[in-house]
Amino acid sequence: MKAEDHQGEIAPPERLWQSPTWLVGQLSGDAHRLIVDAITAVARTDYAVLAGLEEFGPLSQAALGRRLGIDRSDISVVLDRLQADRHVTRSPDPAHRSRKLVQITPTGRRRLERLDTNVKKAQHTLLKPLTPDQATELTSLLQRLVQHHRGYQHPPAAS
Amino acid sequence: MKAEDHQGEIAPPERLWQSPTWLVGQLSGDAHRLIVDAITAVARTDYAVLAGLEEFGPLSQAALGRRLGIDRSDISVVLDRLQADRHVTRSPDPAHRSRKLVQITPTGRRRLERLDTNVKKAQHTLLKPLTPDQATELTSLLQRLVQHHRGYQHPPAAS
DNA sequence: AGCGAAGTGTTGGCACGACCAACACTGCTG
DNA sequence: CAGCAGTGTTGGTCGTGCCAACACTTCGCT
Repeated sequence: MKAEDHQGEIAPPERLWQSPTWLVGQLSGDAHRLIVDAITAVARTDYAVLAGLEEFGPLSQAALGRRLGIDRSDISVVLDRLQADRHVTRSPDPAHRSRKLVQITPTGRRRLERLDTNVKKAQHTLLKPLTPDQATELTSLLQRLVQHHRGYQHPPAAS
Repeated sequence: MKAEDHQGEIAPPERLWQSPTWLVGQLSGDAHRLIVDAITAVARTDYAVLAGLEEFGPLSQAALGRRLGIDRSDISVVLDRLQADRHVTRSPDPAHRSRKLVQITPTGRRRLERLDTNVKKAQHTLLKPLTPDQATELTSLLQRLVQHHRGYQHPPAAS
C-alpha cells in the first residue's frame, strides 16, 4: 500500500475538478450524508413535505409535489406514513372532489421544529470551510440556478 | 386546475430555499439530467473513469476508485464493460500481484474526447444563467467545499 | 347536453447510484 | 510464521427519481 499512498494520491482528475456538474454532484452526496446522519433518511423527505405544508396552507397533493419537486406518486406514499403518524391530515377537497387537501397537524409542527435544529446544524457543517460572505454568495448563486432550471416564478425574497 | 395554477404556484418553501443542502441536491438533480441527456447514464460513469485514467497513468483499481470517489466494487463492473469495449486494459501489476493496473487505450481516448464536447455543452447549459465571473466564483466555492469534505490534499491548481 | 382532454391520487415497477458484506488472494510487518 | 491490511470480485440492500397504468373527477368545447 506504500507505493501509491504517500504521494499526491487523493485528488480527482482535472476534467472533473473543473466540471460544475461533477462538483455539484459530489457536494450533493456530502450534503446528503450530513442530513441523513443528522436526521434519518426518511426524515429527510418528511422534512421537505412538512416544511411545505407549514408554509403553504392546506394544499392538494399534486400542487405540493410540484412545489417541492417531488413526483405525485412519491408524495402519496410519504403522506401515508406521515398520516399514520398523525403528522398530517388528508381530507377530500369539498370544491374539487378529486383532490385531497393535506394539512399539517400540531404534532407535525412539533416534529418539523425538532428536525429544524438538526438540519440547521447540518447546513452549518456543510458550509464550515466558507466565510459568512462566501456562504451567502454560494446560496444566492445556487438559488439563481435552481430557480432557472426548475422554472420557479417569483423567487421567495432571498436574504 | 385553475384555482391553484395561476397564482404564485411554483415556489419552494422558504426553509428549503434557504438550505444549501437542499439547493445543492436540487441542482445536482438538474445537472444529472443534463449530463444523462447529453450522453447516456452509463457514459456518465464511463466519463469519470476514463478521465481518471487519462490524467493519471496506469493505476490500480482501488486507487482509481479513491480518487474518483467511487467504491471498489462499482469500479470493478464499470471496468468490465469498458474492457469489453476495448476502451481499457487490465493487466496484473508485476510488482503487486494482487493489483491490476488499468490503462486507457487509444480507443478509450477517442471516446473520452468525444464525450468531452457533449459534457462541455452540458456544463454551459447548467451555468447559462450566470455571468462568467459568477460561474468561476461558483466553481471555486464548490471546489473548496468538495475539497474539504472529501479530504483532498493538494487541490489541482484551480483556474 | 355530451365528449374528449386534462388533472388527481394510487399502485407497481424500473433504473441508477451509493453502500456494505463476504470471499479468496496477495503483501507487509510484527 | 502468524496476523493484519490491501485488492478485486460477486452479490445484495436501500434511497431516490421517474414512468405507466388505472379509476375517478373536472374542464373546455361544440
